[in-house]
Amino acid sequence: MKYEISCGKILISDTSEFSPKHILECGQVFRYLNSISGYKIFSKKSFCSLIYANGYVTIDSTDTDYFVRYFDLERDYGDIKRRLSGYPLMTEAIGYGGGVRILNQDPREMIISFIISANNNIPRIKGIIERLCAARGERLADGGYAFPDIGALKGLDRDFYAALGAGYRADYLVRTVDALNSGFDPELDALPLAEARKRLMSLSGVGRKVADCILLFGYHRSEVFPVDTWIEKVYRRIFSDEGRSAVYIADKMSEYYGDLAGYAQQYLYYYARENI
DNA sequence: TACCAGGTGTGGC
DNA sequence: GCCACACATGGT
Repeated sequence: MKYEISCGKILISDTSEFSPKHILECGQVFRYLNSISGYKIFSKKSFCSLIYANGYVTIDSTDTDYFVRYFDLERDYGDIKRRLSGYPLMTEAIGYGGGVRILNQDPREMIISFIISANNNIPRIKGIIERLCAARGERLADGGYAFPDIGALKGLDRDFYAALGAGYRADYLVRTVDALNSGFDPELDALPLAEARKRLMSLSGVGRKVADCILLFGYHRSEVFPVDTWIEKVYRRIFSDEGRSAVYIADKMSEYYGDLAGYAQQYLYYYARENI
C-alpha cells in the first residue's frame, strides 16, 4: 500500500486498507492502549503511537522500519480483498472490517501470548500480558515496558504466572519457557506447514488453535485458518454444517481459501465479533 | 447462578 | 483416533 515516511512518522493517506480499530480489534494483538488522541502500540522492545485524524493515519515511532514491517505495509490488501470477494459472506465481512491487516509480530511473543489466550477473554488476556511485561520486561523510554526476553523468564515457577492471573495456564508457561530456553528452535520459516505446526504443538499449552494463531500472527503463514468459538459460529452460518470439530473446520477452510485462508479468517472473525 | 471467553491436557475406550 | 472432563479467573 502507499505510505510516506518523514521525520520518524509513517503517513498513510488511503485508509480503506488500514483501519486502526479493525487491525487492533480483530484479536491478533493484545499490547495496545486506547486513548482520546489515538492508540499506543507495543511490540517486542518497540512502541509507536497511532493517530487517526482528518482521513490520515500517522504512525509515530523511533523505529519506522520496524513498524513498516509490523503493519505489513508492503502488502496489497486491495488485491487480497478482490480475490476474496467471490466467497460467501465475504462481501459483508469486508464491509465491516475492510481495514484489517495481519500484523507481523514476534514469534516468541506470540507463543507466550496465545498460550495465555486459551479459554480466556480478551480483556483478561491483555491484563495478564501487561502484568507480565511490567514484572519482567525492560523499561522503555516512554515509561512502558517491553515484552520480556525469554531469558528474563528463566526459572520462574508457576506461582509467578499464577500471581499474574494466568490461572491453570501457569504450568504450561513454566514448561514452554523452559523449552524455549533449552533448545527449542523458533526458526520455522523454512519448514513445511505441517512440520512447523507439529513443532509448535510440542510445546505445553499449544494445541492446534494456538499453534495456528502463532503461525498466522508470528510467521505470516496465511494458509492457516485458526478456529475458535466465534469462527465455529460463522462456519455453521455459512455452511449450515453442525457438529464438526474445530480441527475439521480448520483443515477444510484452509483448503477452501488456500493462501488467503488467514486473511479470510480475520475478516470473518471481526465480522462475527460485531454481528453475532 | 450458570455460562462464557481466540482451548489444552489427560485418561478411558 | 474420538470423547468427556477438569482446569483458574473475572465478567455478565
